[in-house]
Amino acid sequence: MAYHPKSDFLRVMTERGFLADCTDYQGLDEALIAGVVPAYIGYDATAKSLHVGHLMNIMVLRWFQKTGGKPITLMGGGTTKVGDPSFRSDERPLLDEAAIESNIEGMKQVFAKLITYGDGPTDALMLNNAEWLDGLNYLEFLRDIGRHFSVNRMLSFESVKSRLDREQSLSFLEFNYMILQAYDFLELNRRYGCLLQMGGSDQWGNIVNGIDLTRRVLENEIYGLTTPLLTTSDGRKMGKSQGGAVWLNGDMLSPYEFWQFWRNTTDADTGKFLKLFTELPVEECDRLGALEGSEINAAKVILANEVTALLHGADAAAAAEATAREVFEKGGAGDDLPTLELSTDELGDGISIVQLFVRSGLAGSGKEAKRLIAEGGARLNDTELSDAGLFITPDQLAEPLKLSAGKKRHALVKLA
RNA sequence: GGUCGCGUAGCUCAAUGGGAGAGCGCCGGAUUGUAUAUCCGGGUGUUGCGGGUUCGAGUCCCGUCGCGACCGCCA
Repeated sequence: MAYHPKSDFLRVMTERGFLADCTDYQGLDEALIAGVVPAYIGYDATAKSLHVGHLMNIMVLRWFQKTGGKPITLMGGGTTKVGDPSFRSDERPLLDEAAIESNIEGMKQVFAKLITYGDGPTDALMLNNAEWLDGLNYLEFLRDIGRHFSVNRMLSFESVKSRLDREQSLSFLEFNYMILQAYDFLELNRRYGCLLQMGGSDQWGNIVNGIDLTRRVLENEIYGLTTPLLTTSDGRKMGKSQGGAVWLNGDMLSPYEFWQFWRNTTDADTGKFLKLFTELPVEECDRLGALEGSEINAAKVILANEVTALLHGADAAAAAEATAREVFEKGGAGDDLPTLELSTDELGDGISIVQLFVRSGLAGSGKEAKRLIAEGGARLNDTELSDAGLFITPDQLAEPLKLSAGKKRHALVKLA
């Protein structure tokens, strides 16, 4: 890019690798210099926690706030009520109002840790598009907004085209989704003076729609900026760990397991992730990412510590690291391992080892636990298990037991 | 509302009324550095659900749910 940004925000975005595309790089740069710019990112309320895939965008908002912008986190309370039909697994009930509310509450926990909300000029706003979508009048909406959308053009969008090409049904509901999102941007501009929408590069089309709509209806010039779709260097989608999503809420994924996810980053991604997910100086990130061989493990520990500290606090990060050292370097057990606590009542006369693996989350089913034992991947206090029928009696639990599935996954079992 | 088609592993899909399978993913082991790559091992399943026919049903029949296509109603 020939143009050199003058604003701190765009400079950071460019330096750290956040920038995929921008509708008007220079125009946005000048707007950012001229004053406090409100910018938003939208989030669907389909799950009760955000996952790692969302983290990059939240980091963008964090940088945006640090460099003098006003972030807006827009919860899709209204659009989720309609339901995003693109994930059409058979018996997924449409989310009701209560479920959406509780999902939004769950997500707020994460935002509050990374972004400062309040009433000050650069304090962030938490909004919900139900605020303007719930009360929409259908005829008015069609007349004022619908007339600006060309169906011919909408049909040319890749998201729509691929569905039609495969002769899959596309409901009118889903067809309207992009219009509602464009309308969000318009309302945010009208109500809050929002000048910028950011999002993953898959949102480019939707963002541009919002910009066009706002130009036509309000004659305001606003901007869009997208971040690259994050994949690991071997081309796989990022964000899975041990078969589950990497949630950002501590009650859905413990800080220790979150820490492990980052600790296990591929060599080639370490430098990139340091720049995207930590706030260490760029030069430091480059230096750490360039380490080779076993030395780069130190960089991965720093990465894990920094990201975990941002999200769960420095204490949680330190505890996770201490446990990791204890478990992997000394072969012991740390306090921070996932722990299954059993009451004397639950335990009764004892419990089978298979049940313990299932209850502790190391195996998804009894069958899986038995297979694990048969393959020699299951260990009790670091001794390989051979007998799937092993029964643990209460007095064996006087001291906490350490269960292991494979080399990396461990859990403690103790009496409550 | 009617007619037809589809529903099998996490995903994409196979399987004359006769042994539930493949690729990818996933899990374990070796090698290693708690990473990649490589090698070895593991099929991970309520065949949407409920009945029936049959010695035997993923397969045939009835019902039901979900998805889709076409037709009708409306325009």
